[in-house]
Amino acid sequence: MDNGTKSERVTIRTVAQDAGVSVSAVSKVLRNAYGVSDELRKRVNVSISRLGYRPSMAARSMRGRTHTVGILLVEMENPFLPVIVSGIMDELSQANYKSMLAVGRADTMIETSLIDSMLDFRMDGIILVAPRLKGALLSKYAKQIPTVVVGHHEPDSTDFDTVNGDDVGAMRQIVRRVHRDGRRRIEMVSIDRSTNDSDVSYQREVGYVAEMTALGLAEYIHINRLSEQHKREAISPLVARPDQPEAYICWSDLHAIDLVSQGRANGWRIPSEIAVVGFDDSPAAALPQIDLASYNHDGTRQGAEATRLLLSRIDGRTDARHVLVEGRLSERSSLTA
Amino acid sequence: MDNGTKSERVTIRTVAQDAGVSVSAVSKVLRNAYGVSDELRKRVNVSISRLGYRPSMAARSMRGRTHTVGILLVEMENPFLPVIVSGIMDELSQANYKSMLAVGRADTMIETSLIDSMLDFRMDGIILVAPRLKGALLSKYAKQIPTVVVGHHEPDSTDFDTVNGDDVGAMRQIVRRVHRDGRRRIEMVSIDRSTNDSDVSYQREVGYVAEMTALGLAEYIHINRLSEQHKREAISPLVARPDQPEAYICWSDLHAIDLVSQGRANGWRIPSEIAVVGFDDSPAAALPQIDLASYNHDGTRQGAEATRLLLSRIDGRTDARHVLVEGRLSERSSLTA
DNA sequence: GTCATTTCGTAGACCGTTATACGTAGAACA
DNA sequence: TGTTCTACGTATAACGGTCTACGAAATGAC
Repeated sequence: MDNGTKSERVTIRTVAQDAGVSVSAVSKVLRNAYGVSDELRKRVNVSISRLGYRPSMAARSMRGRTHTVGILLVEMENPFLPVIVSGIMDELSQANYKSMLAVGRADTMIETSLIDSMLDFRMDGIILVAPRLKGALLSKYAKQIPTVVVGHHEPDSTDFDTVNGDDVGAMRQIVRRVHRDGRRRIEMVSIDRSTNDSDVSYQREVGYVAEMTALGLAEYIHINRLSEQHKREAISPLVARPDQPEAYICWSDLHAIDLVSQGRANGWRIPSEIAVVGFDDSPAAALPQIDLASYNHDGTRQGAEATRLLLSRIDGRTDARHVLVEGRLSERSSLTA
Repeated sequence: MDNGTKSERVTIRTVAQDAGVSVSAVSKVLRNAYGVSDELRKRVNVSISRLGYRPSMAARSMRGRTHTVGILLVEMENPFLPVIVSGIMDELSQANYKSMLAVGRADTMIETSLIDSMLDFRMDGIILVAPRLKGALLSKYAKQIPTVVVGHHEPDSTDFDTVNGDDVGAMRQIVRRVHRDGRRRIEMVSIDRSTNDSDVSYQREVGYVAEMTALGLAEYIHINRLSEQHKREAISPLVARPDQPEAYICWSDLHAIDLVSQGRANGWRIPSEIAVVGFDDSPAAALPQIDLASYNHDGTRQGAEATRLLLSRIDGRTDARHVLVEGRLSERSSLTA
């Protein structure tokens, strides 16, 4: 483009020249490698800051570390994601690492190409948040680059670590809590995704079924699987049906907020006749008119945990760890008066 | 880490060997440069796909293009951002470009370091969404890398392009619309940020003042500047005050949603006595209980426009363009019955 | 048949780092 | 005094591409 000026860029050579030392010496200082005197280190550092030198990642990544990790998000709309990301970034910056984000738009093709991209850019490791990709593919990638997966259950993987909320446990806890108020016809609202054991939504279904059974409410088990797209339209039939259950537990606030909102608008008596509980405790759940009880899965903590695992993996760990993070239910008036 | 196997990586050399041609030949095919016979191109492509070769961005970026642009977001919470990002990504993928995202967390230091990072990774260009950085600094960066700024008014810049909603015009339109219902005591809710002419919030204030004055309502001009943090707490005094105006126009749904929500909860008669209008038309604004009128600034379009500008800039354009994108007001019951 | 021109392909310098393998001076030891 | 360490610096080969020169072959003009 604008090659007007000659070689304007400050490289390691410029610094070396300026400090009157060899390129290798500068490199050693940069990596704080062994065999550098304080005197030399100081001289080099002075030159570095005088010239405003910054090492080129491109060049760096051809041999060593980039000190950058890639974060892949399924999509951007789910309010749970920013929380996780902020947990990751806090932890990363403490370790003097940087991050590069990519958004998969809930499409496996795009996810694949983005992970490839991250490999191409020589990230030191990757954190995949709720990926759509199947375990086998994840393993394939994990063999090429240190990998931690968040919000995707794969407890038997030996190639990568996972961090999750205790989805089964949380769901059982919610069912028990709802039942404690004497409700028996407790239904679940989940999504109609090609069944994938790894999805958090599926794990929540498992917890629901397990606890309903344990409570002797097996006959009331009913899972409404809604379309992911056209959220509002998918919910309408639920709102309109004449025979309402005593409670809806939703796999995510994404659906719960619209459900409780449309329900209230349609004159449901909440919570006396119908209770609604969501998952993720998103900001909108706390609005006075919504006031949706929701399970808070501590995304910040999940992000931090994932980052710690990744960094230790980058440092050479090879055994797989699978962490479940505790959460708690935020009670609100959609559940209890 | 796992350097168990020797040189497993498929490089341009592997491909060259496999196809029985020179490295330069392969490179030419990759860049579809001049001077390649169909025969050779075919041979090389066969080898490439047989070996599953992918060029290393790291190596590539030391000389040529990375075919990747960096996107810098102020933060992640504002629901307007995903819309812009999706506009950008659609347009990018059409041009066979990739993107890398970074999140600035509304902090100039972090923003600076992230842009530096993008330079280090040799992005072909960057799109900055609502950056906090001042124009001078932006210009400094724009001289080093093709830059387009979105959601940040800097109409006189000659170093980079800008894409914005017509904030002044939109605000004037809203004020006129609100006044059409006979309301005169129209107040604005903005944020208490160190005044920066480039902020969209400031531009909206300008529009508000201008139109109020034009309508002869100068005596009613009043701007409530709230803290960005502790949103809910910042709003309470507004909700509690005894002397309410006839309308609040908010710089963003970020505040408007909480305001209309708390207002309704406090028994405001909306819209008969108090009208509330927001900006950005975020998903929660459409919830039945919120039903907030909000100006839709067509983020998708802004993203697409920004991307088109960036690509043309990467291709060598040097003059600066400043685009304003049209939007429209989504009317809802917070404004009109 | 010779010379100029175009087309195709190759050699090899180069980009900015890292990391290995050395060289050297001074200290410690005998 | 000679020998062995140790500590500190340096020279230089990678890393995996791009891209400028340049040579050889094919084509066209006369």
